[in-house]
Amino acid sequence: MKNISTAVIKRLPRYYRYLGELLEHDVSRISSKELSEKMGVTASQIRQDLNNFGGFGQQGYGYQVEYLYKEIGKILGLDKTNQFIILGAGNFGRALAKSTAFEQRGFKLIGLFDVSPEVVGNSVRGVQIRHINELEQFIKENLVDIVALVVPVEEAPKLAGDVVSYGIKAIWNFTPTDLSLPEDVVLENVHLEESLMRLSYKKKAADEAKK
Amino acid sequence: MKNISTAVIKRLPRYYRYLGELLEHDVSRISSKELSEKMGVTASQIRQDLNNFGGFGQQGYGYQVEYLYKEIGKILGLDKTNQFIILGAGNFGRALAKSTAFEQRGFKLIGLFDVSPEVVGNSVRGVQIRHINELEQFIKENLVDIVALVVPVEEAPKLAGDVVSYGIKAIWNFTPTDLSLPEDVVLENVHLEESLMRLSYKKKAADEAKK
DNA sequence: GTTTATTTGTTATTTATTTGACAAAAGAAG
DNA sequence: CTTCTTTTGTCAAATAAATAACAAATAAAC
Repeated sequence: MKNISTAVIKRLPRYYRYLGELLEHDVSRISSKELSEKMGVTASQIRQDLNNFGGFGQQGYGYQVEYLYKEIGKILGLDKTNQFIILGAGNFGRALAKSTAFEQRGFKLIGLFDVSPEVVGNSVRGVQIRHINELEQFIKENLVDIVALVVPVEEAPKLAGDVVSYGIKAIWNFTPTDLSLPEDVVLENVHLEESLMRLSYKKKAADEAKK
Repeated sequence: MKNISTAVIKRLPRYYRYLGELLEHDVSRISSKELSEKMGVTASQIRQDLNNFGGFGQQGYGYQVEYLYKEIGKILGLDKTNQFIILGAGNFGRALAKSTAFEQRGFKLIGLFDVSPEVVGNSVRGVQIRHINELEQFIKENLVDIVALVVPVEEAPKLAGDVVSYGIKAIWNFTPTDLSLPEDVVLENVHLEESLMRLSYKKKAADEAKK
């Protein structure tokens, strides 16, 4: 497959979201022009992005919303259930576990791990919190597609290395560090501190522009 | 001020993080070359990024870590306390509230709002959860720099509009929607579903490349 | 059934970003 | 004190990304 630029990949989930919303409003067809106006991007960009993956539209007609939605879902790997586990049942880990938003997209939480005796043994939405020393066996006995890493940052590099050695190929990293992983392991970072700093920067820049 | 590209802004917090770590390890000077190797970017990019904001280094010597750290902090607006409130004391809202990571960067939580009688009245780290109908008064009586929006997505557009009408100029949006705001209001989105979908995409692409 | 209006897929152009190159400045070595 | 090395700041070149343009295909209008 042709190499897809990260710029395109970043936009795909957004297209998916907008198409989902259109579907909910029973819109069955849409042109790149209409969609571009809703999304605040150029029609050209939409067409070019989609054409990285194939021609989903029809000249003179536009795109069938349901078809395109499903196709982008396939591209994103949402046509199958992705099973994931969460390492770290602290505040954030439990909040992630309690969220149903991911389940709706086909991401199924099948395990939750921690070291604290205060939380081990409890359950979140029917998923038991296990002690982290059961992690290796669990991964070997269950199909775990994705590991969400929501532990204290000091623990992150070692744990990431561990799960990779158990065969994990995808890590969703919530810890404020850059993990170095083998190149066949994919990584997606959620760096909230950095996000908040960017907001702070934008606010400062806007305040200064006003003067 | 010269217009800074978003590409540069995205990288600034990461420089800040690395410089902070160097400081903790008592490294007092560093060259762009050394830093580039640690961070996995080019030295040229580091120098060019920094020079958007001024010449912080010295030829033949490099950069003083502490000085550069503080200067980037100023650029990011971290040299003053940013007061923020959280709208939505659900699982995620409370997890955010309980985190001390933001406080360490000078972001101070001063309020927490919800509608549910089950949580209103409780406190998180000494911050009382107030009913959302007290929001307007609170914002008018307190200096609120940033609003974190962690409510159900249906409530988000109206609430965002409300806080903007109360004078808020910066929104940290955790809801899976694109808020449309006046152009003097800055916005930073944390779209976890999209992040997870990108991870799913990368995993699928990696799986397919292997075959 | 023919004409006109739409709208895609794709190529060309423009703009933005990243990388490379190098003179000038400073430090280190002798 | 002079020479050699390091390293910045900045300009030039290369690469990547976004936008515009347009032929070909289809739908809609008449």
